Amino acid sequence: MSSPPPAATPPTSADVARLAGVSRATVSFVLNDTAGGRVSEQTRQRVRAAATELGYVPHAAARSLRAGRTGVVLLVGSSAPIGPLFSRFYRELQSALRRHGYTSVLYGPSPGEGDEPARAWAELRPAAVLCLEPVLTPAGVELLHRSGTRAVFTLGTAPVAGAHALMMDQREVGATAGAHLLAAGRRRLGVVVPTDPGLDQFSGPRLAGVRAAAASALAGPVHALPLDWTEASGATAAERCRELGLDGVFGYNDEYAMLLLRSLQEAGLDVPGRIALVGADDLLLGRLLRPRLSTVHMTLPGGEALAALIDGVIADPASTPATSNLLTVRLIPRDSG
Amino acid sequence: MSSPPPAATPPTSADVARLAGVSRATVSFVLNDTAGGRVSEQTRQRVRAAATELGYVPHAAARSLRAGRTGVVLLVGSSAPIGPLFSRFYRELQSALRRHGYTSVLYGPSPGEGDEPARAWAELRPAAVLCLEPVLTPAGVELLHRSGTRAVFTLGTAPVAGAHALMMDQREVGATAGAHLLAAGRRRLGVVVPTDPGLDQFSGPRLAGVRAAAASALAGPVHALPLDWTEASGATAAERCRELGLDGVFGYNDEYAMLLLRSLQEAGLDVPGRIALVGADDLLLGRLLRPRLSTVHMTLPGGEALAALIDGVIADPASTPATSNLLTVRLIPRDSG
DNA sequence: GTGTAACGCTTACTCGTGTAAGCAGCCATG
DNA sequence: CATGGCTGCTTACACGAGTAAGCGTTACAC
Repeated sequence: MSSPPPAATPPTSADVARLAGVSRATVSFVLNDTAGGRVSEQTRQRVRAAATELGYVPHAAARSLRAGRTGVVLLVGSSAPIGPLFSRFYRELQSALRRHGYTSVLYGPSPGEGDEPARAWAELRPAAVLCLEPVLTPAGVELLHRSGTRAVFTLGTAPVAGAHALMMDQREVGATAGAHLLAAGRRRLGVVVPTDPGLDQFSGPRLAGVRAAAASALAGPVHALPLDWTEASGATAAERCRELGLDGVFGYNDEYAMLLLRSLQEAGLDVPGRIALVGADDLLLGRLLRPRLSTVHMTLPGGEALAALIDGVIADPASTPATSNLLTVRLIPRDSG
Repeated sequence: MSSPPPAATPPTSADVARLAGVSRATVSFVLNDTAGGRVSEQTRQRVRAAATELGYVPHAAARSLRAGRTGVVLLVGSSAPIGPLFSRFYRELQSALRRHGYTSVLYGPSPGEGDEPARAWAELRPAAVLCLEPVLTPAGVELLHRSGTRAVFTLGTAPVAGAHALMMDQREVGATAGAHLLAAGRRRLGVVVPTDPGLDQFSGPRLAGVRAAAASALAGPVHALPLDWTEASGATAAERCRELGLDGVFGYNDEYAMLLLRSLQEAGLDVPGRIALVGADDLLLGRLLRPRLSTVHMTLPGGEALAALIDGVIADPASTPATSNLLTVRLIPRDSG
């Protein structure tokens, strides 16, 4: 193009200083509005002009090396095919962190064992780590803290020693659905358990929640209904419902419930006449079904609130790790059970 | 705990050197297996022991400052409520980049105007930028290149001068659906246009694609059917279909199509008898409807392939920007039209 | 015995930035 | 006229790591 040879090396503040005829320190003072150095208006303008002329952009790594802090918040996980509720929350969180001056860095599922993932994360010297998968060990938390991470959070899974726990208690989801089915007089319960490995951390606790509800109502055993995300698997599950004589099923979520609903209908099992079915997530899609799908509605706090919490802990890391519950659930009865 | 005072400052390679009784250079040679320096086995072990004892973790910022490269791939965008197809692709891409040794950094929608977003991105000195939203200007690309970014890609949107374009031609999606409806003899066509602002970049081209197909088939005007993600809006859209006398509708995607399908049925408009309906995404959910939803199936390359491409351009930035098409589409006829 | 090569490690500089401390020049005050 | 303070800028060091070049010791060959 019209530009000089593609600028083998990007311009530095030294280049700006040279062009403006001042020292590098002055450049830094001007571009950061530092109160310490008093610079005449005339010089400021020369520096700014030089900076824009060269297309100067500060080097974040150098800056944070000098500063000793990074403003990076590391988000670990998100490998699961999560629902719209959670992915919206996740996006909101990222935006909110940006507004607080942090940069979100994503790490997919980490390969190593034990401390190894934590070690990789620590290389970035993040201000905070927010771990969405159950891969964090107490030793890992310790390692992060020793390498300067000011806040470590786990999200959704069991608490880990030394880390703040943001619980999204999935047992509660199952318990709510189970209680509803039991209150409607259903006694032979089943629970859909997706085989997708990324969903283990949700499906296990949801099943446990239903079982807890059944136990306290002195109902019989609660059957797990494994389900792939295929029509064939749905048919199998429906057949299993018939064999077991189930009269109430928690469908894991609205989508899986929808798959099972269709399969039950194909198998001639009336919903809710013969089997009551409850989903979760309160998707619009569930309202479009016939019968309309009863569901467990979940509410998460706004991403902004969580970002503020993280910011607070970063500012004052001395605070002792707390466990807080993010998820509030309530059942929305419709026509399916 | 048992650890010393919470380590005001994380251990550096100098601390390791001190503990092992060697110079800092030796530590670096040992921990990086650098061929340049030959170190006795005995010393290597002392260094390694010291490093693990202190819980030493290298400082990524310092390292990349020295190296002049960062291994960061910046992903810009993802603010839209994207479908499962794309979000799976996105996760795969992140994993694949990790396997290639890169770190994904997410930037949400950027606030500024003109060059401003690009300037913020450039601070990280990313090896590559992959921009998923139409916010990149040619000047922004230039700025990124001048600040050392070796590869700039746009994904899904229109090409930008100087950047590699990975097209996901949404017009093609609309054109395929439109051609199918026209081939089935439908002549008064409508297209669902979600009002969600994040979906503009998809819905516009899809509508245009249907219009192009209609034009080349000499059919009449194609009507846009704005649709919120609510049942009320669905009812309105169905009413509009009746008023306009439409006989074929492209539902934007399977989910919106599903909403419209229900609304049409409630309004007594038979599908496909009176109105043919086509979705997109080939979700399992569409197969569960009655009538089964015809749909536009889309295929994206594996995330691994794209990661390899990005890696290649980073290795050889001299290659001239190319435009390549990621998306292949085909229509899957089922029962809805 | 001396030259030379290999070994094993250290010294010293570099990356780009922030900032404390210092240093001229000017004005005012005693 | 000397002292002191203010203004406006510079000098110098630090952050944590990588690495080319250097340097002392030992070993071997001639």
